[in-house]
Amino acid sequence: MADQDEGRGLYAISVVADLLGTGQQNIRLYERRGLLTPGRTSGGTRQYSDSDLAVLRRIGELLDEGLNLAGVAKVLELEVDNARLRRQLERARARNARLLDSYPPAGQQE
DNA sequence: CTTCTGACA
DNA sequence: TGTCAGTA
Repeated sequence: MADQDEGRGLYAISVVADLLGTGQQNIRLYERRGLLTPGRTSGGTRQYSDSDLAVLRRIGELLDEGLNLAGVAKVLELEVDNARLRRQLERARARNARLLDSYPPAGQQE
């Protein structure tokens, strides 16, 4: 039923800052540096989804490990690419499995 | 809630 | 450079 968990809940920046234990200003800076792109209401208020929250947690981990914002942006980009490649690999494996199950084809004897 | 500016280690 | 406080 769920295509993808792309954020069931939406949070304001004050809630997110509370949840992460950081300042609202930092979260806005991450967005300015291209680390994430939360949704906006028609009035311009940021709306953070659950996936945005997951990204923000990653940012906190990477910063604790000593990376700067530029490094964090690079890692995040590589991680989304990696996830996309993994999904592609899984689809390819499933396709190969179907091919093997239907082998050999009927009436293919000499 | 938003943006911007400045100070700190 | 990233974080935080104050402002409009």
